[in-house]
Amino acid sequence: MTDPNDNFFQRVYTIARQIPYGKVTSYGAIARALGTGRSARMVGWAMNAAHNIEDVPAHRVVNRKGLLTGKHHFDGTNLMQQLLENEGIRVLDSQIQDFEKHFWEPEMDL
DNA sequence: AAGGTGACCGGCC
DNA sequence: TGGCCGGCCACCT
Repeated sequence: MTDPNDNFFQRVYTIARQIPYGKVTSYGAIARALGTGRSARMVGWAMNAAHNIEDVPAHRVVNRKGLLTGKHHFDGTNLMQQLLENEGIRVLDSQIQDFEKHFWEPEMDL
């Protein structure tokens, strides 16, 4: 039965929810934490479904370049950027400044 | 059941 | 960092 809570999505959400305030991570990092490292695309796809879930701060998840690639899927175009700046993260034109400094690696705490 | 898609990543120039 | 190409895996029609 096609449960809306598929383990794969839940897995991604669990990691995303663990992202601390003022921190960001990349899809690949989450994918690796899941053990699927090579399918980072699935992480992004899972985030697409995360749109329905408020517990998932998708705005803290960006690509490995620190570019807000997914901001297009947000309500507004600059909403994602605003959220990050609101957390103290410097964002310039959808590009996170000092990305490495704000980068947070998801730990498989499960 | 098969094909196409995608909020990516890594390698190479 | 920037552009191009291939790989990768789950979801949708």
